[in-house]
Amino acid sequence: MDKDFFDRVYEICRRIPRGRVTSYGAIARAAGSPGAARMVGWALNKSFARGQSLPAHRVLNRNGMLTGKKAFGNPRLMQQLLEQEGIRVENDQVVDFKSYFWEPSEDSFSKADTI
DNA sequence: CACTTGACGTCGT
DNA sequence: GACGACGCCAAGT
Repeated sequence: MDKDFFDRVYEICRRIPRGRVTSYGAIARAAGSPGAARMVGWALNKSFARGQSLPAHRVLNRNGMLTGKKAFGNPRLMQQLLEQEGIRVENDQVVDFKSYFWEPSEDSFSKADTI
């Protein structure tokens, strides 16, 4: 865990399975700084600005809302990418967000049936 | 160097 | 359940 918070965010972001989404808080928490969800967005913004291929479109806020769609250059891009993966988006919000939710800890199977 | 903003989250009212 | 305020850490102005 000598890596920086930002590096962890990048790594976790790459681990997000296709067709799944997660939240900034979950990443921040997995990165070791719960509450620093804003930093996750900041890191992703920086990484995206650097041209790194991070599936940042799979990262949403706790409400499942595409809050960072404006940071993709084209506000529609984020929704398009999500829809390409089979995720339905309505009114800048992911449908059944919690069903698609993926936690960085469970990188293998999704047993999110414990709701 | 101090203040403000920013892809958020949690708690209190 | 909606709204407001605080906290988080970093970068920009």
